[in-house]
Amino acid sequence: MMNKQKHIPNRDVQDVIELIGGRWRGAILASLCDKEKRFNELKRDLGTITPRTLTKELKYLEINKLVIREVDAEGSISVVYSLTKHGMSLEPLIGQIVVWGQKHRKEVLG
Amino acid sequence: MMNKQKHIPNRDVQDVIELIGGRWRGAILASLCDKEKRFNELKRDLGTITPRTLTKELKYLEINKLVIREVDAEGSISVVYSLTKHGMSLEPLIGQIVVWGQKHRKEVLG
DNA sequence: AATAGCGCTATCTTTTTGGATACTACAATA
DNA sequence: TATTGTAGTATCCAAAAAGATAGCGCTATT
Repeated sequence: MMNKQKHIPNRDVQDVIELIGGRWRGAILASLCDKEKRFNELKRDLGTITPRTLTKELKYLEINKLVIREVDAEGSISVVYSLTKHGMSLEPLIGQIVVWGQKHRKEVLG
Repeated sequence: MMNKQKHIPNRDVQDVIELIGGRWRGAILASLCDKEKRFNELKRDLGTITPRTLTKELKYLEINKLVIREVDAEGSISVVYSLTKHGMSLEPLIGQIVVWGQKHRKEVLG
């Protein structure tokens, strides 16, 4: 055995948690796992988020290649947000977060 | 069908991410997945964390039942931090975070 | 023409987070 | 006895995150 190596590389944990962390990013991604959505649709979905924060977080996620912003300009203006391939690849992870939360929230989160 | 329910309960995502989020909590938990550790051992492991922050985060994790703080006072003073059952149950999740990070960091995190 | 909805932006303030730095009490070691 | 290590605390401060509130240009509806 003699395992002197670090079992888990903390750096990856830190980086990924920064990517999906904060108050809103995980929730936004989870909401987009469901289906692509428009700005105000997301806003309603997330409840108490302010438009300023939603804009900022969506931009962050776009820059980090997890979300796509598309303008469907056919007469009326409509913006659609959806997940990139990378974003979609987070779905099992987010699913597992949800499952863990459902199992443990009563005991851990009070 | 008429499924008006939210497919993924965002609230769980938000709560769990808060629990393991921030700059340090995930990394602390990951480090303790490896094995139980002492205060300064953790500090060295985490590199640039300040003692103030480490204390605070460990307290938070203790309050939220993910970490146990034990004092082994046998002549010399020694404090050991380890994971509770709930904390240990996060291991697969943290493992998946690491795996995702390793797969996607080059493309997403630059 | 007025109103409502969309997709934001702008400004200001509060809250949260976490770093810097110094210091402490105690014990073991040299 | 001086130094080193352990396990923290105490203060202060800067930066980041996020809320409150208002408003804007555009379109569709009534």
